[in-house]
Amino acid sequence: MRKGEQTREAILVHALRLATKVGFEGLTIGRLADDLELSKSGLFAHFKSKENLQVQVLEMASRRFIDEVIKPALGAPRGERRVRALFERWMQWEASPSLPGGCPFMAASTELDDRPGPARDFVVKSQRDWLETLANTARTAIQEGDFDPDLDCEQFAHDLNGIALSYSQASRLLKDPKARARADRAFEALVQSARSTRTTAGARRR
Amino acid sequence: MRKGEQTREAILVHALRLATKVGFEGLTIGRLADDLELSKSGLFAHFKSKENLQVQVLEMASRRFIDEVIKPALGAPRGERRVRALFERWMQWEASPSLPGGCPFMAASTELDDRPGPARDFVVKSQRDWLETLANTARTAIQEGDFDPDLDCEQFAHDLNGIALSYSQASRLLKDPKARARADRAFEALVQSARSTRTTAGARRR
DNA sequence: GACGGGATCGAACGATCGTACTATTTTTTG
DNA sequence: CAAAAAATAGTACGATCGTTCGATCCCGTC
Repeated sequence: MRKGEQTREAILVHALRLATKVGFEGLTIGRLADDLELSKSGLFAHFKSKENLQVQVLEMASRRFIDEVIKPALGAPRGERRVRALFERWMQWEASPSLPGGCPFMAASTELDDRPGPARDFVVKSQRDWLETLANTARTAIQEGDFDPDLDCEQFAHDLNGIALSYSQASRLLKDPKARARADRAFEALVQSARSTRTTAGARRR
Repeated sequence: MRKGEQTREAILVHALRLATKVGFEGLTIGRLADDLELSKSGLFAHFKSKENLQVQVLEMASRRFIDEVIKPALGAPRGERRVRALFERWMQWEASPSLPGGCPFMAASTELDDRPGPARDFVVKSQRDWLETLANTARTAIQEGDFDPDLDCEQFAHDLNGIALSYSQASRLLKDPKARARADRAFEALVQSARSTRTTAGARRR
């Protein structure tokens, strides 16, 4: 019983790597079996279907994201510093060597947005949770007096997400060496305007 | 000879629609032939390969983007108003009924970023051109006195791209009814800070 | 109205897909 | 160590993939 869990884990690790490069539809049982030197049917037995495999890969990605991004950032003190910690970890996650094709959720977002099913459902839930985490962290920054009480925290989360998406495209697709610097600059501008909504963009107010 | 062009065009129109929903790898000759009531081989004969089909679909998308977004925006007066026109047309493009799955370039960006080949090359070139167009438009806004001369126009283009990417994810994946409002608000904040770099985020300076 | 060339079709190819079955091996348990 | 259970392998299935090839159709030109 324990051996099964072990190889299942190994399969998922490799499948996640592969999915970041070839997408979730491009994930193929035969390819996985070849890479891991298992038989197609032996591998398949661990998951009742390909859809199930996709979901389990996404679940592993989610666990890893929580472990590598969210939990460590909670070690930072409440307020703006925690927002910064989240952003920093997020950027590192995008460039993680164990995710050679970039963030699996960004890939899944565009790949699955028109394909209903449990995989899509999980991605939607994960993304909602993440945006909520970002917004909540901004809220604590308000409580700590770092951010303006009039800040729209959901908007802040939305804008931050845009920075990460643009960074991902610039670095992955365009191979722009300035991508990270661009992301940092956009982040600083966003934080700056969150500090005092009043004096900068009136439109960013709640 | 003219009949061929005609059906080839019809194939590409439908293929583009389909690609926005199922992706560019999901584009399948058989599926296309079924939908258009053609034989697989008859359809295939118009393109020497699937890769060629993908590239031609992307080329059609590019032509349409120029016709529906860039050219009309050039009708607006130089300066901030032209930037606004570009943004407005861009938002409409994302929601165009002829692109039921959203902007094909955003889908292709994440789908092809790890798959070398002419399709990826074309997407890279298109994206670079588009960012350059955005930056150049911001530059004319400086010349017109609408934007701060210290504005980093490439950064402006990068940030604007992030707004559109975040909008796309919010509306397509999350079905967030506030997606457009969020995009508008982010856009207004960005334009506001572009007007006077000095008084808002020092980090946004060149 | 025959002709020639481009457009379309039908059939077939090898490969690979996800999945289902039945064996066989390996591991865990009593 | 034997029995039970779990993990893996083997083989095969129908479907579909991209692609090839030769035949047929359609249509504008002499």
